[in-house]
Amino acid sequence: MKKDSPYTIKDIAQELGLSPSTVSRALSGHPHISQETKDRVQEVVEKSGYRHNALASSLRNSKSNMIGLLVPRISMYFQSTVITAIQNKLHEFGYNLMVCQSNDSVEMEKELVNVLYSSRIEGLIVSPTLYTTDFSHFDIFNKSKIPLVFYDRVPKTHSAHKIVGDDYQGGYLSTKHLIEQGSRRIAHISGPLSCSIYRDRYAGFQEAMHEAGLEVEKSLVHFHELNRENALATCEKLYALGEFPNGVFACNDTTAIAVMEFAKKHGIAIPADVKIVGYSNDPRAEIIEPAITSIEQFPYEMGEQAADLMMSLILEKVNPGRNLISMTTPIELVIRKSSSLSLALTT
Amino acid sequence: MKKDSPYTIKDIAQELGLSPSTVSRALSGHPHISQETKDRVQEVVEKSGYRHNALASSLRNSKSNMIGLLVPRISMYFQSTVITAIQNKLHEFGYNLMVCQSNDSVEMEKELVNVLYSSRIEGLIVSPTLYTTDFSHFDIFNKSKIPLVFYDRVPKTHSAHKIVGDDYQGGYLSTKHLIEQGSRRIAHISGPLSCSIYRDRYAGFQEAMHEAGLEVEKSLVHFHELNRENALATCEKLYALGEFPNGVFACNDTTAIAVMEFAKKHGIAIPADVKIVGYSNDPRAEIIEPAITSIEQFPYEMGEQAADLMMSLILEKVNPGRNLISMTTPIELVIRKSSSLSLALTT
DNA sequence: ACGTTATTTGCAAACGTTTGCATATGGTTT
DNA sequence: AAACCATATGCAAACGTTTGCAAATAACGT
Repeated sequence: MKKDSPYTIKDIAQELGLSPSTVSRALSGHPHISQETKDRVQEVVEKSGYRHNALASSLRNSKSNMIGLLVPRISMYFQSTVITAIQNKLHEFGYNLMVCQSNDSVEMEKELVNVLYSSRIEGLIVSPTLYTTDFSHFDIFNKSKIPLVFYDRVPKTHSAHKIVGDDYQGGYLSTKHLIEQGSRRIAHISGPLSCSIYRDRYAGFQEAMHEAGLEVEKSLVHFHELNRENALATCEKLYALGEFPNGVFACNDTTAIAVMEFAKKHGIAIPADVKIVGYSNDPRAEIIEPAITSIEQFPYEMGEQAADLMMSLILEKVNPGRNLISMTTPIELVIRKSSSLSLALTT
Repeated sequence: MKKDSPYTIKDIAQELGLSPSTVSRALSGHPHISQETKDRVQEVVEKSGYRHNALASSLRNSKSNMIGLLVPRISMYFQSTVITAIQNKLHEFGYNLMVCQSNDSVEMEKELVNVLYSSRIEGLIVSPTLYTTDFSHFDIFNKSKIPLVFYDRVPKTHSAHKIVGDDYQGGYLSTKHLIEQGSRRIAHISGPLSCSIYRDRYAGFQEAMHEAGLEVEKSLVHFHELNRENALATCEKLYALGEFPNGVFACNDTTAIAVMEFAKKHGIAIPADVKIVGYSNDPRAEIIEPAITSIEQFPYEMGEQAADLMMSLILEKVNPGRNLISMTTPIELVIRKSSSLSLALTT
């Protein structure tokens, strides 16, 4: 028969005249339990709707099989792809994922770190907010020897395990490409420099400029949150300079799209008058007309790597995180019409 | 001093010469504990790096503060937006989210249902796979009186709490719009009819056609997974009919985009020769040229509603789910150039 | 001075599972 | 017939927290 509320191992034991230990072992397939007993237990389990209590089990084993994930925003293309990969990979290892989002608020991030900390997650995977410069709220994880992996946006000074895209190279290649295509006055629209990825891309940008003997004009470089409104405002400023830049390296595709919108509205031809490169290879970059040259970051692979690293940190009792791992996943410049006159003409 | 491994309430108690009960109460702000004691406890907590054990707490209270979410794919635009909303809303109530994805595999879905079931989630929010027609694996939740909310794709026969978009209306309005714009031979490209949303959209499509006295040509109606490859293949079939339809109602924007790609390639003018409507109002719909008319589903609002419903089911001890709740969130037809000759000409 | 009440703390059991050790049974070996 | 092994099961403690109840102390009124 079926009890209404919680049906436990004890109940099963009682019903079968066994001890809870035997039932527990039967359920976990312990070799010392006779097949007959296992069958009987299984039968009762099925008809009673017994619900294994993972909480109790986790408590007893101090093993929650849960990984925490803390991201700025779930719904951004890059992030959601990474999450997809992480979830798939963790599932292979029998781990579950608890997902939190900071909405790019440092306050929220701090709060969630504590929530996750006390939730007994076995590891934490993080992409911090745009404004996280002080990473000390993550220290509790290091202190407690709980694996902590940063990805994408990562602490520069703070030592930790990191999975990053090659943002320096991304910035460098984008800019070099623009220069090769003939751009000279190149604008750079990027995110807050408090964030590692934007610092690196900026550095790559500068390097390519210097290498080509070009000057980085202060008035062409802008840092702010990369949404459409901000991007359009920046375009206004650039436009007000008298002459619009003939190249734009935008640090995400939303911004690149906004620049394109602005250019079209003002009769600036793309790529003839201005060449544009975005970042992240958002699905929109490919289908807009002209298609936008962008940097592919391989977010799925990045997510897989983060999950793999996390699992090896957890499973590897041998080398318990004595040496810090830092992986850089390569990027790829995907050249499209927005920056290439020859491509634009062939169609 | 700081112990290396788990520092518990008992340790704090011992260090202060108190009992664990007192420490526990001090931590939870119980009114019968003196301020002095609370301060002393707080001090030790901070310097010891004490980690509250939510597992033990949950076990004792049989309250995990965790909600499960089971979706086909995290990274689809619609889904990731819903998840964002759900996560934000649940956080307001102090609940956490455990996210799983079925990758549209029924097998995986069944497995994950069991995993979630034993994880002691207090409620489950689900958008099932495309192919889930038998919903009996969700019954354990009903049996155990654990709130279960379906959204978007929902069981038709199976009684349950549901949050759905108004797919019938979406299908009806899209089709009516195409007809109003002059389309007569209208193709319908949709997903598997095993899935509620596609059945409803198809019904709306048929209704609008009948209302206008138009015939639904079998050869113009196609059902399959809605990705680019399948859509292009369907386009080939339509093209092979001799005359391409002059209207296409596609059940997602990926498909609409593929149709557009095909039309462009074959010199079929949009919207002059063929008018196209998509579904979901994906960010790409707005920026492609010509922009695609689509159905806005308000995924964020949908997610909030799902979370709100879940919370009221959990908190409301009063009416413990005796009556089933079914909410339909309105949709909105967003008219753009892909279906409107007048709009296309003004630019 | 004594009963009454308010305040603060402690005891011990409970949540459901797991596991080392001990035990029981039957069968095999010398 | 004694000693031994293999197999199957049970006992009881433990994981860390919470909470009803009891108890200790202090404060108060009559």
